[in-house]
Amino acid sequence: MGYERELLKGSTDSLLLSLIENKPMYGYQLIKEMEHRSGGYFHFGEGTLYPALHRLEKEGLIQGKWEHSLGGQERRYYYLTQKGHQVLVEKAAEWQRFAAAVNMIIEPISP
Amino acid sequence: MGYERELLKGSTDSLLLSLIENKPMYGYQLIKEMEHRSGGYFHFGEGTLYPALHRLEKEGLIQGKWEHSLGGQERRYYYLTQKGHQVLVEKAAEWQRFAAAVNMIIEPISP
DNA sequence: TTATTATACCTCGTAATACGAGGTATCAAC
DNA sequence: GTTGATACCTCGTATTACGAGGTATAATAA
Repeated sequence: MGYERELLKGSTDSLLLSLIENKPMYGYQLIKEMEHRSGGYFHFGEGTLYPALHRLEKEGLIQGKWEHSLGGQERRYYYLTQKGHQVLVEKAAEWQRFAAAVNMIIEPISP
Repeated sequence: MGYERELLKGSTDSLLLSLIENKPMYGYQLIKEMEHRSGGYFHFGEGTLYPALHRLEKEGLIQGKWEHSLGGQERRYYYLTQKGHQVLVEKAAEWQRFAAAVNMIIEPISP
């Protein structure tokens, strides 16, 4: 498949920020949650996810904290920052404009 | 801005194929038409458009023909091929699935 | 006449990024 | 004690949008 590989570009950040805003999560959890919330459509590879999280943290949109799980491995939980919230609002609005513009062209209302 | 630069990746082909299916067009015309049909949202740079057209032609989705305009410069008109039509149908469907999946995450119906 | 603007095509280099492949470590189940 | 799930990470490759640069024609303005 890989059908949506290029489509995904530009939406990854919005998707991750949205999930994290809803609830602070760690990487592995984000992959599962992304899959679940999209009805199985999205499956983020780890090679996509982790670099993306590091990028978002570097930009100050999320903040990671190592936390212990009961008798388990350490997990890095990510929290949305205030800046991250602002950027998400902008990105979500931009997504809506973009999607509307695409729909104007690929499925015009009046032929 | 350049806000939708990365968003555009993966949609360019669908957008171009859609316009060409509607009516065979030449490059410069596609830029203007894209802008018009999207309510001014999209503005394809020539560095984006021409390589994309060459790519689509190489893949056999469109076919270009040099045609004379009255007392003007030669224009390369692009026509959608049968294969191009098939691919467009698939890509348009994929776009709908993708957009639906994104919306499930960035604007969930039941919070 | 000359300069500018619009049309019309093209190429090259850069930047961004999704992803596969590879690597490490823990813990439960079989 | 080996497999599978969890949980993290990095590197190289491929793709592609775009700016900047280049060429040429025709109409309009100075």
